[in-house]
Amino acid sequence: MKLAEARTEFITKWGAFGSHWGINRTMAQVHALLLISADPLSQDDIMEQLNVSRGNANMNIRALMDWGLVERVIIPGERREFFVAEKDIWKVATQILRERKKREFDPMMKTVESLENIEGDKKDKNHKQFTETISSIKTFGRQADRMMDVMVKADENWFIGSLMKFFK
Amino acid sequence: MKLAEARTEFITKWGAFGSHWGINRTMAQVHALLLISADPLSQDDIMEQLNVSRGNANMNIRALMDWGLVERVIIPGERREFFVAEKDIWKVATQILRERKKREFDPMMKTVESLENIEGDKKDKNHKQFTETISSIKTFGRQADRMMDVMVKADENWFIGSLMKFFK
DNA sequence: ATGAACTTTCACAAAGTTTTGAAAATTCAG
DNA sequence: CTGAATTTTCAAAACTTTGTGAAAGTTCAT
Repeated sequence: MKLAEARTEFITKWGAFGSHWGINRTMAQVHALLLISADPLSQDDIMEQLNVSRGNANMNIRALMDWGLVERVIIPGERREFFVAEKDIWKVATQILRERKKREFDPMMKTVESLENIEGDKKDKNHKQFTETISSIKTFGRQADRMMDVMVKADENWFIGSLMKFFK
Repeated sequence: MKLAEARTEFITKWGAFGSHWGINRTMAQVHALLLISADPLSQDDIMEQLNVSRGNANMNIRALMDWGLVERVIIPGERREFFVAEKDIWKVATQILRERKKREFDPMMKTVESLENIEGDKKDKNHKQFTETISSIKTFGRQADRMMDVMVKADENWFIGSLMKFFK
């Protein structure tokens, strides 16, 4: 397989994969393109290589910077802005975990906590089921929370190394 | 806060949360409703409590069964089918992990593996960057794969217990 | 075998999301 | 300053996903 072909395939598949992960298709494709590009790319490079409009490219580059997956670099003598992706996959994964925890998980846990104490007949079976469900989600959430923290703070070798030895 | 109110809030929020997780809004709402219901519910109960159409309810109950999160139960003397959700949150989480791994992660890794060997000038910097990216995704993927396997196979107390002691 | 009860399907409608491209805003060299 | 290069915004269009409800299909007690 030729490089050009392989690059296209990777970009397409990473795009589809990303769309399952709270990252939209174009955003994931821009990310894929930057991951496999040795040099920083300008917005026009990205538009051209992915065949997307100016607005779309701009929006998604911005979103990738918000997620902390892409950085702006300044090339001396160049007026335009260039972009590079973080290439260390462990960092990419923990960064995504961190963001999604903040955006989705933490708010959900806040809601769950706010639903812990409800009035009414504690003998009613639906009342009982409700409080049991809420409290088990809360317990599970606390554990997941700690686990995510550990992962996000650990560096790759320490974390995976220890975990794998442990679970061998 | 009253039970009815709290139930509605929980269903709404779980619905929004689920939609970030490859589970659509109605599907997550049906799941939420079943999680907090002490008794099995019929399709009509679900339609009524969530204000959704027959077709929609049917489709999403079916999808939840596909995901292994909901089961059909037969109530003696009743013609209709009833449904219950798995209430153990750890089982719910590992089941979702298992399904998403199968549907999204495994195919992505297969693609990555197929892109490992490409022709061309190994000195070209984009060629080099491409193979490096692919190989680091592959390495990361193998580790993630083993980790998911351990989680999915472990039972809650063993897994969380050990992990937490370990990382204390 | 019949038909009432119940479940499934599917074409179309509604809702939601993403993309476009042109116009407005900003930046910067001269 | 000025104006060319570049970036940002945003309303409308295209596309995608989800939901509806009526009709078709199935099941089962009689």
